Amino acid sequence: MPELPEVETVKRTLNALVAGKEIRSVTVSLPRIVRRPEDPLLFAALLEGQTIGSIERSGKFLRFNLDGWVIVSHLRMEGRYGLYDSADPVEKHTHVIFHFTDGTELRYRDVRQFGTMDLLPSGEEFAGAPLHKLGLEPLAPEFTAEALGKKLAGKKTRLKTVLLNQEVVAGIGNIYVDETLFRAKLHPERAAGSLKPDELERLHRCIVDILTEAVAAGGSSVKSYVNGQGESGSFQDQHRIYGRKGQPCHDCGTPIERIVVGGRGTHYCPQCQPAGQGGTEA
DNA sequence: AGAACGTCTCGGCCGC
DNA sequence: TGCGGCCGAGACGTTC
Repeated sequence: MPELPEVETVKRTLNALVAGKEIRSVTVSLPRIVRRPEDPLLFAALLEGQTIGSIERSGKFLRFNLDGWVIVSHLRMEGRYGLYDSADPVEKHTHVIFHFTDGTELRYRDVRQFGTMDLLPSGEEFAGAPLHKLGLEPLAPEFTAEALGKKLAGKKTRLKTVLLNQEVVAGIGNIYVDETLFRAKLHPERAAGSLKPDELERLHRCIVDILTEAVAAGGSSVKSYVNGQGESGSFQDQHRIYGRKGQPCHDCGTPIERIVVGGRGTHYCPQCQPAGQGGTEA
């Protein structure tokens, strides 16, 4: 579920809810969620007495800054955080609970059990997995058309696949890549290195605009996403292409097509996003 | 029944 | 031959 706009929204809501709280204890009921340290009991022991400072985001990862440690958390498809009172009944699929000294607790739930947490020493969180290979932050000043162009240069891989690669741009997922390519009027199977300068400029601008608009709308709730306060986003109401197979294109009325690119369901308008001469050829 | 908003690994193919 | 680039399939639980 969560791509950059959703994770950014979770980050903001969690900062308002749990920053400054002290961890009394931690319960890990599904060890596979915790990747590092390997022993979930050690994970819990290291976190006892730690206070949550700020919560930040890198790509689709959340970073919980503690006193001497950082929890790097990835929600994958369906992970979600919520603040509860310790007396609240524990819902199904709750895998990790951070009990605070004030009687509240931050709970991590994840129906598909794909999410991960890595506990890393402060200051070393970017030195190794999972953050060290992340690509450009699309909402940071470093993200320019020129920087994006360097990442795409020479690549024969299809444009959509490259944009989903977190080592190229960090935070774009299947919804926003489709929306971005539709607005930029680029075919998802174009060779990534084949973009002309004006196309590259357009792509860059659409990535920034779509993500910015989606953050402003609190993200997209297609299936299960809610933020740290249990609220849905509303950007799904502004989707022009994702999930609209067979429906008329917003701009030209042509039925939207759905194909599979890199194993991912892909929506596009065959009229507005022509393959161009050579299609996937460079 | 098939697909799901995310990675990650494996094996195979292609071209230098 | 060897290696990197690239691709698709399959895997990871569960839900609808």
